[in-house]
Amino acid sequence: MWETALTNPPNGAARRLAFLLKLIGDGPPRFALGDLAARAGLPQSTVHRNLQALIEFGLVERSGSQSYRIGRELQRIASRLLQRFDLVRAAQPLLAELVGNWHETAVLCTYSPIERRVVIAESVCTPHPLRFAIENGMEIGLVWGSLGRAVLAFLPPGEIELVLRDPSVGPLTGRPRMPRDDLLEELDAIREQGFSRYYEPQMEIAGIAAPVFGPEGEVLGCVGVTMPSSRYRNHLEDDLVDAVCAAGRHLSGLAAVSPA
Amino acid sequence: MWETALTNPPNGAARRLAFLLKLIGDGPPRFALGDLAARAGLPQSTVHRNLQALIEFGLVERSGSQSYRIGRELQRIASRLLQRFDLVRAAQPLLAELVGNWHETAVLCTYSPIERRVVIAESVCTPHPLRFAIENGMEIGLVWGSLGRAVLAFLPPGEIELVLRDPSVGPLTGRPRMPRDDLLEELDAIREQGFSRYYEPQMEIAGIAAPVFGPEGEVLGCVGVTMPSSRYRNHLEDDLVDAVCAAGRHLSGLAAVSPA
DNA sequence: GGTCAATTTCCGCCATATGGAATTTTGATT
DNA sequence: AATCAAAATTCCATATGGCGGAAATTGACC
Repeated sequence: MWETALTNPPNGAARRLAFLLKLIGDGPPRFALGDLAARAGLPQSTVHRNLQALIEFGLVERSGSQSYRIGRELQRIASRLLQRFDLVRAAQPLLAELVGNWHETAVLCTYSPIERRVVIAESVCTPHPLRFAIENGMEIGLVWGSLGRAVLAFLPPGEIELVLRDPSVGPLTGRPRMPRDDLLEELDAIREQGFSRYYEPQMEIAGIAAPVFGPEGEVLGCVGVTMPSSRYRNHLEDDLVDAVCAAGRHLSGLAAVSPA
Repeated sequence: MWETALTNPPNGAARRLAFLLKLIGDGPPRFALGDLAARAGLPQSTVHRNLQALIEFGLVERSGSQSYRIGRELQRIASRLLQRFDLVRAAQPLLAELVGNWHETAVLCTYSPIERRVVIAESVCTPHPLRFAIENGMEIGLVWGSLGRAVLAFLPPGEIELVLRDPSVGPLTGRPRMPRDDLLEELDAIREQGFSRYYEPQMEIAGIAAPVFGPEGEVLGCVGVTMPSSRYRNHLEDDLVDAVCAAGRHLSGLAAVSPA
């Protein structure tokens, strides 16, 4: 699962350190030099040298003779950062409330601006037996569905452009890609209304999602509710929209205040 | 508060990046280039160049024209790390329970192996009006008190040695430093018993603390209960010791399992 | 004790980090 | 608008320190 190096490693000591640190943070809690070198696509001696630097600052520690682990300093910094504001923790009661009121799966997604990916950070499942298999860490396409578009619409124009040009964001469902102009119009509507809705009876999935903003207006992710489209029409659409939007605004508000 | 550069900045791009990243993580959520350069004790052009590397990987982002902020990638990694195991969060119910049962202030401390410092990560105050002013982030001396010694005793021998040699860990209270051999003996006893007790009637503070270990036996910090020594004798000592030790073992157990 | 795989050290080459100075951008003030 | 001071950014000559292949070492597993 954590084997191949997808991207070419950067050059320069500083860039490589940042690159390795992210690889380590996204990887398993313990790892061997060889594994990391393979994942990074770098020679072992290079990775070894950089690990020495990370160890010197406590960001990585040795764990036994042939493995490394995430260091206590990194844990400390992570803890400090999330003490200011932890989106996932803040969202949990809101997701629970959405499920409690509407009995449909509620999801929090976070956006990674570097990878330009949206992933599921937390979810609370509907009690209905018919539901989608949702798992934390699952990637959500930026151009399909309510969750992806709730994020995409509020990215800076340049970033939207890059996403649309990216050939890798293709039609996952085998469907032809929506014409570019139609999508741009759709995104305008989402910006205007402040939320995204995805409901086409012939598609099996429907949902409503609202963006979550950070203190400077940057998109942190989105909250939303998803369901099989067969159940969508059972709900009072306006009330559901209001509930989701309120959750999004609430989280944005918390994010704006917390970082002091 | 965040102004002076205490330590000399390291040389080499990799080391400097790690150094800066820690400075950023420990600093305010937004900062200016000049501030960071001053805190780092490095020329602005150097810091600027390194910030470019961090920005490229999303660990830092621009926030307006004259300030930077912590990046969403760093937040993401922090969130990922703490999702595996968040010591502070795991400790909260235990601290509450200790206070509920004993009505004395319960504290969680974390240990930073690089700075060789113990700081208060979380605390729940006693309902008694007579109590110590305790604040998150406060530093605890390693050689004085139950909390510091509960950590110190379980560090690797070499690390203990370094702490004892460190002239900066002096007698904070103005008291003469305990003779080295007496302290080593005390630490032996703490290791033997699995907890530390600090109660000398002539001192004003008393407490009991137990270490918290990570998955490989490294010391993460300690949990403890502190009180004015005047109240210490009101308690059933053995039961209090058992409660604190149970909390320490419980947290160590959680830490051992979670990181899979 | 032997074997193999993984880590760590070594070293000559040269890419790139370095920081002072120059230039540009910003935003405060009138 | 125009002006100015302060902050950020770019530039550049220098040489430090990063680079990775290969050799030496260590540790794991039989």
